[in-house]
Amino acid sequence: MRNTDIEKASEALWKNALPHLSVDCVVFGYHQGSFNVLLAKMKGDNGWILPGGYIQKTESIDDAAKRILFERSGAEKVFLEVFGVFGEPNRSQDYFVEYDDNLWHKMRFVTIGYYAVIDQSQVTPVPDMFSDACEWMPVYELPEMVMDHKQIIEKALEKLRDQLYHKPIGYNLLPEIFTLPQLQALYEKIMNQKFNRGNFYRKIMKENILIKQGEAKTGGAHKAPHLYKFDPAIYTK
Amino acid sequence: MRNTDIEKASEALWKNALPHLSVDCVVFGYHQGSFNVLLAKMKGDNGWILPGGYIQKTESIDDAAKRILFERSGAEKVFLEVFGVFGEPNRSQDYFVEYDDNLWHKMRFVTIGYYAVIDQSQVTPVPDMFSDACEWMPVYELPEMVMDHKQIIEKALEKLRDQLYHKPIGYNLLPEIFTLPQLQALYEKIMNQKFNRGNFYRKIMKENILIKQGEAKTGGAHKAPHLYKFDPAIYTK
DNA sequence: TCAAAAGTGTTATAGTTACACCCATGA
DNA sequence: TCATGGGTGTAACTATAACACTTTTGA
Repeated sequence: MRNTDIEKASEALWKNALPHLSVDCVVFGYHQGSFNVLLAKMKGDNGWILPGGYIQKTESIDDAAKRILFERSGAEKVFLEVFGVFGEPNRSQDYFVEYDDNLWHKMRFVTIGYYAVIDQSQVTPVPDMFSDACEWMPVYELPEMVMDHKQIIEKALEKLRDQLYHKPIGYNLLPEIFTLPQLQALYEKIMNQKFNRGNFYRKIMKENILIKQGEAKTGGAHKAPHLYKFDPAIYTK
Repeated sequence: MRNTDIEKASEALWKNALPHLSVDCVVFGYHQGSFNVLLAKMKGDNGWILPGGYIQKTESIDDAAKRILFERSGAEKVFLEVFGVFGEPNRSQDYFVEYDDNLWHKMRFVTIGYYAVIDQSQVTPVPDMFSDACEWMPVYELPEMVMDHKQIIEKALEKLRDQLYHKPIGYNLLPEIFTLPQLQALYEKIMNQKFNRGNFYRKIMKENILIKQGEAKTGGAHKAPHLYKFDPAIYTK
């Protein structure tokens, strides 16, 4: 990255954003049985970082999180919720050491953690000007993370698990139409444990959030599983 | 309040504190069967406000919350935990309208909510330079609150209830030595519902967090209740 | 003797877990 | 015919709620 890039960005940020505050998004994704989190890689650094950004002076924090998520993934209307604040004074002190002291990025930041869930097949991660990569990485095999971003992900995962049966998590992580075995596999990945099939069936059915869509006509070697989608009424709750 | 007071404070804050960030404490207290929250009354305003403050540039947010709580109540070593962030851009726009635009207090603030629990008899609330009162008010009969502080209290109460059986809440709200009926009364106040005595007894005993201290020698008209204190081991968990 | 407190017993109900069984179906 | 999926039965266990009974004790 050329210094002028980041210095130009710095000027704009001083003008338009709230200093000392950042938003980091822990974006969970699911694709072909793999449970992932969206990470970026900073130019000139070995560690991975959460996709994040800053809050415009006139923008609500929720809107900032939405915007940041959209900029990095193109995803809109996804489940997005705040789960924590991380504000140790030294949490980012190792960063941007080689830059001038009045560089925006060098100041102390308190970051607000949002977590989101996304059907990976619907989005294309895009690196921003400071990253040379933006990729899905497996939640249970995280690469080296910078600063306190690993702890932030762990806190987000805790919250995700807390909310799994109370918020429409599956709706955003799966394609619109899915099968019960797919749904169970997703829940097992998130909770990192196996469930009994019969009990899972009853538990989900009792919640009354699925609508049957007929049977799959896959060329599989066995019985085609039923197809379901989520009842649109769950969004309103 | 003389304008010069607040303007002088403003200057110091610009020098030493993180702009745009504040900490508000929802301090729950309990005394003689009454479940309360600590509130301050701003000079020249009718509404009540949560005790709050700002984060020093070199201070962690947790430390700022501790300091603010100590300044307003003298209380130390109490249970204190973050429970939310409140950052709507217009949440404080009605305040300090009559002041100059570069007054510290007039900028947009994102506030970090901490909740604390305190044995009221151990502390003396003290108004700060901007308040002409700092008092315990009953949680279920709150006075008129400014800005979004009523919602902040409600969120804190939710969190308190969530944590009641998982964190040493009672330890901080009751005197060191207490009786089981006192403990039950406290839990009933917090949850705003009655519990069956026998079931409550078994539930608490199963948790194994109380140590018996012998019997009370009160001059009461009936059997003296047993005395308990919390097992010091609960702090380490 | 009465009211408060402590401790225990019991029953009904609800939810969870772990199995097991049977049926359907598509190559 | 066999592997996968759908649907249900059931027994063991746990947790909770509601109520009742007994005993202790201090004035």
